[in-house]
Amino acid sequence: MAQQPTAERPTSGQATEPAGAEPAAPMPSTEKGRDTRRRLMKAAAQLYEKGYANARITDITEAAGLSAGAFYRYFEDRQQLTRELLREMMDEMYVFIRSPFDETQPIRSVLESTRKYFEFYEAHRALLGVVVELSQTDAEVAQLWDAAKRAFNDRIVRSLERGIAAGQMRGDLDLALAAEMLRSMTEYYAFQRFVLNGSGLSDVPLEQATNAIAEIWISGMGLDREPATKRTAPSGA
Amino acid sequence: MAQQPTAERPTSGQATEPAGAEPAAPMPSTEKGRDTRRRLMKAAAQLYEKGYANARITDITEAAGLSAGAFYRYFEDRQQLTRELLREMMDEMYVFIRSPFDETQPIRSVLESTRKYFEFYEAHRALLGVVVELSQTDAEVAQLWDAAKRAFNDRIVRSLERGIAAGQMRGDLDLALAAEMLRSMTEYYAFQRFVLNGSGLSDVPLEQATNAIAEIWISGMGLDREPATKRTAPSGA
Amino acid sequence: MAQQPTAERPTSGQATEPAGAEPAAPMPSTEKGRDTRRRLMKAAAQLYEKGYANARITDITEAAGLSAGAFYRYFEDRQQLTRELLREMMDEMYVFIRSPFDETQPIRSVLESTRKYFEFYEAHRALLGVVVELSQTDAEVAQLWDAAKRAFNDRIVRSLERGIAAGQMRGDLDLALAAEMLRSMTEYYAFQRFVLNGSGLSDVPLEQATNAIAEIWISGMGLDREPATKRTAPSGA
Amino acid sequence: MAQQPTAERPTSGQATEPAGAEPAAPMPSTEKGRDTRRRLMKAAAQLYEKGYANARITDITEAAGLSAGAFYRYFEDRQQLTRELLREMMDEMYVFIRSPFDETQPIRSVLESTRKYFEFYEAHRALLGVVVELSQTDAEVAQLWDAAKRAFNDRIVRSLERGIAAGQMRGDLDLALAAEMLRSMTEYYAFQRFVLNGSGLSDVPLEQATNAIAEIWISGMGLDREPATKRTAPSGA
DNA sequence: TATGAATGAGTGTTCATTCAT
DNA sequence: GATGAATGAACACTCATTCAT
Repeated sequence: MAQQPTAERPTSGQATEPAGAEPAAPMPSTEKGRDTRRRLMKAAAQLYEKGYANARITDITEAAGLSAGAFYRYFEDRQQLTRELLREMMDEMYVFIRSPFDETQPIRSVLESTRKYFEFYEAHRALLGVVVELSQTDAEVAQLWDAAKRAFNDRIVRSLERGIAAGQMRGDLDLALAAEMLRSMTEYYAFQRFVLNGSGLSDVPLEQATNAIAEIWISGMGLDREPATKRTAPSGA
Repeated sequence: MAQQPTAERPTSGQATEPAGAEPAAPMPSTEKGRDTRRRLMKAAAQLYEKGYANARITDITEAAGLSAGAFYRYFEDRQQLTRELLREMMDEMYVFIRSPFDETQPIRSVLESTRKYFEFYEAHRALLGVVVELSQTDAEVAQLWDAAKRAFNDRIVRSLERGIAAGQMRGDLDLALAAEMLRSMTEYYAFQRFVLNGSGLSDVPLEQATNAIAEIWISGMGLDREPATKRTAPSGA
Repeated sequence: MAQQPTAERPTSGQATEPAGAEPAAPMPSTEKGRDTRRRLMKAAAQLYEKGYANARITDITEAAGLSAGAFYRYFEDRQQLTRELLREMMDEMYVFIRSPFDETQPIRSVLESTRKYFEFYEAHRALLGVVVELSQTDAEVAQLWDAAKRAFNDRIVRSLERGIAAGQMRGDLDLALAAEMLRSMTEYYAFQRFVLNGSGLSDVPLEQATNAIAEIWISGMGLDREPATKRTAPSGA
Repeated sequence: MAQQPTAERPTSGQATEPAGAEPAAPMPSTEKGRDTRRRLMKAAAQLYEKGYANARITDITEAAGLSAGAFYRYFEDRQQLTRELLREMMDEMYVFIRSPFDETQPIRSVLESTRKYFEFYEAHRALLGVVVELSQTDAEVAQLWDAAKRAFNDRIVRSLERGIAAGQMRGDLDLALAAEMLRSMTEYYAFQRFVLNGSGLSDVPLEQATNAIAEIWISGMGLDREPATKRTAPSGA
């Protein structure tokens, strides 16, 4: 019951759409048209740096070097553009972050993933800020995000399950739950650092923070820092 | 008492106004006036449940049973009201969450704090959602929140330092940094669960999640689970 | 036909009153009441320095040390107060400016009158600015002012007629018309100097300007600088 | 050409903005746009007949056959439109009034200028009323007007200086000062007659008033009425 | 007599969206 | 495909005025 990402549809004013399949403006047929469409998305993504709420449609078209009316040849409204932008970004993210988990070097594996995560987050901080800004009020964005997070969680759990199989992990732990928590920690640190410009955080180099995070992952997961197999039986297993 | 969460600490990033004590409309002189003012704040806090952006001023006055113009007798604009609301909430939070840290029962202490935190977060989820929604674009809110988070961090660190003194903590740890991470984890879990209605989270009872979080705190901090026994009987077990 | 001071009644919005005898709020019966009323008028007169349009009723009451509601115990609205203020001022002016015209010393007489006029104008520049500001749109003020100007003209003409009788004035002159023009000159100089802070005027000492004005009066009226009687027949006439 | 009436001359008194070229909404690129802009200005100019304060923005757009929002495509606010209107009018005025000063026929020259002045004033009385209404409170308008008046004064003085060279003028006169006074007289007469509908003035035909004014200019300047005869026959009369 | 809370009509301004060219 | 003029609903905010205390 806790999960209701589609609940909470705003009542008054600028409400969100009924969440059907994106209809309206079809993909432009010409090459030029598709290019213009891209330019609009790019312009929007950049402007979102200053907050979704602060980017008017005319700001977007202007940044794209177009007139106001042009927008509607390509998008129904700003929300459609935004959702598309976010969907794309989340897909990229899922692909980009992937890094093989080497059970023999858990800490190095975690560090690697975390670094990649931060790298992506920083590069896309404008859009990731939008996700947070909109998720409370836009049901579709909330749903998009929910799905993305679950996919991440699942992948993490799958990775870690191999670790369990290898016997390096605390058995008394609800694995999925811990992954959720630790992923939350990482994500929120990135949000605070890259989107909120360090609000509430101590001013340390990113590398140091990354290390601290990795430590907590390791200890939280109950992984040994240098796996038992290696330590006790360098040859065996 | 030394830690005032609302203390004016300069934040990083996009600074703006000097943010002194809100001047504008002074406190109403009559009891009735003060009551009306309260009513407006209460009404706003409730409406914010559906998103800050969706609560118009007339919605607020209407919910408070007043005409539109009345608002401006008490507040300069919606932002002033909101800031005041948030400041108040953060102050309350700081007081409410406090719970003595018993070094002999670290896990129980962490559990207790976490439970209280969640209790408060859930009760004030509308405003806490506003904080997140606004922090990206409203520099004053960002500053308020920054200060509040730092105050929390400091208090946590102070609590834990006693643990260190007693020798129960990993020495190789950057204490403040770890506290920051773990606090982030807890905060974000609450945000996802109470504000985003569980978006991205598995559907477990709150108590179970709280336990998982506490485990991670303990292991992340390098605290022994039952230090008391250890301390009095270093050889035993 | 040129004279239509009561024409031009504004149509939309904040129109003027139907120009009846000031009804409503009667003179307060107590001493204290009358004093408060005075205070309001004084406060208004002062605030009008920054323009009639910029003085809100609450500004006036505040300046008088009263609450907003108090205003309406003493005046129907701001226009009533203003009209009363203007009427009073014009009456004072008429009395204050009076100075005997000595036919044997026309230039000295003109100088004297002009000096007094300027003295009064400067002291009451706030209200005299209001007269100009309102005359275009407030028919009652226009009428008040029209009457005041005519009274002045008449008195000037009467003074000068004695000069004519003494044979010192150009016969080919329409006396009333010339007086009108010269009075206009003086009035407008004062307006520009005291109300518009010298807009469009060269920056000379008031005394010098006064002299220049007197010269023009004298020459414009065709008065000898030292009257013929004195010059040719010091004893006679 | 040296005298630009709109030249940025620092005014005295309550200075405000730098008053550079109005940026804001740029000139519309299409013919239709420019036409609409013109229509708005024309509509405003007409409505100002009933007083600046009584012309709301919707009145203006309505009179121009447009919706309310259209206004802001062309102007920042009513003040910008008004300033532009006034600037334009003052420039036109400066050009229109020009009439060659014939030293051999001073009175005819003065009459001619005065007639033209009145003609222009009457045709633009709505805007000229606005100038007076606003100059007290709008620093930019005050500055505009100040500059325009100075340009006029300067031109008058230059005209008259030729008279001096020919020896027809009172030497004891501060020329610029007298010009200022006489210009004030003429301007104020026009204001009273055309804007205030004759308030305070006797009801004479315009031609008669014009003659009286010219007489005063001539005598005030110390110009002979028929200098030509005098000049060629210095001994005569 | 005075207070100040409350009203509500009025107005300026913004901005997504449509549409003729 | 693109323009930019035009719309109009939405909203914030002001201020004279009323009224219970």
